[in-house]
Amino acid sequence: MDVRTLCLGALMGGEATGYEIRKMFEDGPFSHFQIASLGSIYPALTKLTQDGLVTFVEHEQENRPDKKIYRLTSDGRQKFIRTLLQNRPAEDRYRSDILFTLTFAEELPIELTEALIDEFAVRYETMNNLIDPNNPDKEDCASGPGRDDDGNITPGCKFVAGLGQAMCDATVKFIKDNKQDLIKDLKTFKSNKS
Amino acid sequence: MDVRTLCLGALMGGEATGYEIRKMFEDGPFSHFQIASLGSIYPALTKLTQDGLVTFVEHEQENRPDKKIYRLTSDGRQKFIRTLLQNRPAEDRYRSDILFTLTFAEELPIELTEALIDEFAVRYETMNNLIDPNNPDKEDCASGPGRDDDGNITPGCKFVAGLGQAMCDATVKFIKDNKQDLIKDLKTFKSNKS
DNA sequence: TATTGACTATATCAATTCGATATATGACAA
DNA sequence: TTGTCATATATCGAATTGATATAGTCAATA
Repeated sequence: MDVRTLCLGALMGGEATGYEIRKMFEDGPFSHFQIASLGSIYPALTKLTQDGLVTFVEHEQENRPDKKIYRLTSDGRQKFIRTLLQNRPAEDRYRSDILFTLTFAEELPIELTEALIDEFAVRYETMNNLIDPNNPDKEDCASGPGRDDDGNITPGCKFVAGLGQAMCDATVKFIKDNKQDLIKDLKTFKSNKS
Repeated sequence: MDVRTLCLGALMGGEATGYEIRKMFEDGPFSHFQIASLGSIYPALTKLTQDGLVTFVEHEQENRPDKKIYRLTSDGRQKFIRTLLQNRPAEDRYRSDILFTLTFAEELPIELTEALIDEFAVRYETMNNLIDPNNPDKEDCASGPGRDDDGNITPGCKFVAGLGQAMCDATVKFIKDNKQDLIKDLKTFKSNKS
């Protein structure tokens, strides 16, 4: 799914600036399963404007750079829905430097392996908290994508968040249950080799 | 982690051609948490050769294109280990078009939502089977990365595979447990809106 | 028997995307 | 005062993807 489509999706929840769209992918509701950087968002918005799928209003601000507030056109809305309906979704892809590194655990000092695993667990615990749409840390999520007009979480969003949390829980649990075994295996493996 | 480093990692298990390295990331032991395409692997191998981190032997084959069999130099091996030790691993990133689409479930026909969820579950069940390093479907994995000289799975690889399977299990289980609730929620949500 | 498709193998290239940087300002803390 | 964080847009080089070209073998199938 290209950044143009992602931007259309981001604007389904209402108007936003390019900067705010980035935040949706950085910290916001999409951040756990989609990525888009500013360097691709701004060109995408320009292209979408040219194609008539979004429009923007320029807000001049005192002593601040101008703000372009983007909004879907009805064409844009239609196009987005049609894209979802027509294109078979691509395979999920998961990229983890930590897991790649752990693959070579027998080449690393055991302390580093342990540190990596602990780091991994911490990250997934943190993520679990961040995913929760009801997390009190996120005040600014009362509107925007994944919420209906009354500020309620949409069923789809709730399901996706729950799934993300289940994945995080499973990860953390696996680490808790298997870390010591791995350390032990590594020690015997290393002593066998030498 | 850039493709050059990934290639070094791929060659830690022994010699391989560019094509075989791609297979490690496509179907092989790294495929579930790292991605690299041919278009990036070949230039990476060229660069690594220039830098003296890998060497290759050209095997002429009868009635077949030449085969360049790459192998780590001791510099390359050192460089790889040092890279793992020095660089703090980047954040994991997970990209899922299906989950993104499901975020907009209330805009889609319920049949499509159901189909997407089922598709999702099937993909993760399949992945679970593919991850298993002892899967009898993979005959050609007796050597290569993640195996020691006797063909045994290394502890790191075993841990990573187990973690992957735990994630898959959790995903499939969550879907089984929550699919009907989502459908029900969607129906009430839609009837409330109209 | 002919042809289609799949597999092995290298290589290149346009299009996309990332990550860093530039610009400008306000706020807040060290 | 200096730094750094947040808002906000924009651009650009570098990395990467995904598609395509080339070229041969092999198996299946129409």
